[in-house]
Amino acid sequence: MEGFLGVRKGAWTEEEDNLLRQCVEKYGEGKWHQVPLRAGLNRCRKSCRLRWLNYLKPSIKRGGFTADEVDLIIRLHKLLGNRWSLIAGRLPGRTANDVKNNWNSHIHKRVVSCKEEVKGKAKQITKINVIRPRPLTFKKNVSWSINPSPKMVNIEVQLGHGDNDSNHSALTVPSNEDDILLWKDLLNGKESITVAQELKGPTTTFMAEENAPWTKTGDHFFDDMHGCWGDLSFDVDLWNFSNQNTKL
DNA sequence: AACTCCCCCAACCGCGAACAT
DNA sequence: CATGTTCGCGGTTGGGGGAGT
Repeated sequence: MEGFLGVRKGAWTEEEDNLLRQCVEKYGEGKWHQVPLRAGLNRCRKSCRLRWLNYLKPSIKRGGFTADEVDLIIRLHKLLGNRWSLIAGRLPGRTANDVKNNWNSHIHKRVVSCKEEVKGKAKQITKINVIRPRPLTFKKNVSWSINPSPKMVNIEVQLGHGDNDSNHSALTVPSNEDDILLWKDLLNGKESITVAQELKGPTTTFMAEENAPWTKTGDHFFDDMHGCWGDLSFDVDLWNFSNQNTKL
């Protein structure tokens, strides 16, 4: 089977597999546009990449999915939707294509029939609310106000996108139910939330209580002289946040 | 045995994101 | 910033082969 300009398509031969395997072993993974030439293959770069990632890569696990793997796929799909590469990333040795094929031909039918069993004759499948992990940081310039009694500081926290600096630490997953809801609001698109923190001493250091929805992040401090926070920034560990607090 | 149907999975395609110039 | 190139992902297709008749 030959395509435009004689580029081969369709099933791979053993000889082609060997050429591709030798090429990747010699030059490493990546730079796929160079692979057809380097390997001496009459295939397009996409075909080479796919063949390696889905079939030839030594770490790929062969054989049927175990019950544990199926269970994990169902849970992850509920959380992530059709984001096969993310799901496969949590299943060592399984490719996105494997997971997708398995879902479409086996698991999906099982899940649907289970739902129908549970819901009796209800045929409507509820829309999956997907929490999409994406890099988020909190803006440094938070607004704040101080209550004299009780001595509390209210801090407004805002989401930013991608303006990372190196002084972050991961956000501790909250255990308090109200805190979870509050932070979920933020992650679900709310522009800002307000949280309260007790003031500690004259030169206030912003400290986290145990199980608070954040951790102290390095050198941030309340600057009395300038009346502002020195450095206040957080990362949200979205994966663990979702994983631990989303009911599956 | 011959034929049809259907399932499974490897591979392709199109598109958006990321990167390079 | 604009444009071109490459990468990576998800949806879809099609052929091989097993099951059923």
